[in-house]
Amino acid sequence: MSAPSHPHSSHSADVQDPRSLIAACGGRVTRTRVAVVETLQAGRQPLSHDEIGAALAAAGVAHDRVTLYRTLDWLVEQGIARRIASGERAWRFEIAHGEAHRHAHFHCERCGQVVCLDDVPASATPSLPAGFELDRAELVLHGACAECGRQRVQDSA
Amino acid sequence: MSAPSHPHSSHSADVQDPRSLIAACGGRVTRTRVAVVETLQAGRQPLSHDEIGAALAAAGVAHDRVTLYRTLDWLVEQGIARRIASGERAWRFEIAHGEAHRHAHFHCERCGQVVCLDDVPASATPSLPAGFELDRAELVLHGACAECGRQRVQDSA
DNA sequence: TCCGTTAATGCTACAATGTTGCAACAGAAG
DNA sequence: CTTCTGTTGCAACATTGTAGCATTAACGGA
Repeated sequence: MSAPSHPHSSHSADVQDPRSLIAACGGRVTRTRVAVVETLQAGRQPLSHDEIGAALAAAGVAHDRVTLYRTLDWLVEQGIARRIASGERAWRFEIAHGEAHRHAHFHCERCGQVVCLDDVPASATPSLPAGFELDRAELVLHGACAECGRQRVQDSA
Repeated sequence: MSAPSHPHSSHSADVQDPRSLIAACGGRVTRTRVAVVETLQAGRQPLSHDEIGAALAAAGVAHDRVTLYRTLDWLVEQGIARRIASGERAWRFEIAHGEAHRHAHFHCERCGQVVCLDDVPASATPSLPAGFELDRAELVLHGACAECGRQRVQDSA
């Protein structure tokens, strides 16, 4: 598949060695974990379980469905990956680039794709009712992406 | 029996007759639909399928699981209800109070409850990449609600 | 009030996504 | 190389949501 070289994208700017990332968390460096981190780093958008599984298979990394679930859970727990509720039923995952780099996401309701909006902060720290403690905010915009929007215009023409 | 047709009032002020709401959409007024709308109107927070089903059962309204799914889909389609991705796997539903009344939601990660933040607008209409068309925005804050936050303090004490 | 039409319902079966328990394997340290 | 234990793989299950189709009942008209 594609090489992780996208100089304009903030995503690929700080690609760290998966092995170091994993070892730094005190976890064992296994085939699956390395491959999943590499896949997430290479993907410029949040990926679903299915997509990650397909990437592993394509890379020749044998794996079980459950292992993938557990691997992703672990990566999220360690703060290496981040889990996103895309608006569909399945979770999507992306590499975490530090707290400062939280951003909103756009979900295309035609093609189902989710893209990162690196420039849009996830929240404006709104005021909460007394006693509520904010952990994190998730902002998801829904609509049609550029590709699908174009198709729609053509459809109605 | 006729309710005002274009409400712009606040949350508690515009509880409309479920039968009128349903009939106004050209749908048949059935037990299930009426009971679901009443349940949503009575609940001050977005409710899950399960919770709505339990409410129907408690009210003595027999229903099938599939019927409930279809009823809710229909209500969302008609703009009577709104579907919310709570951050868990299941959808939640609330009565729609007009476009102007869109608001953010808070998801408590301890008790799983979702509460409406009526004062927090769903989005500040952020700038999208060229060609993207925004349909709607969903802002979900995650953390601990007042009740659970209190418990946590007691836990560690 | 009764009747016919057809939107809604209820059932069964199925699909998609995620979880649990446990035996077997393999990464890392000695 | 051996040991210890974190990970994996498998099978079975749980939850959430859909599809197809025969039956029921809402509602307008006779």
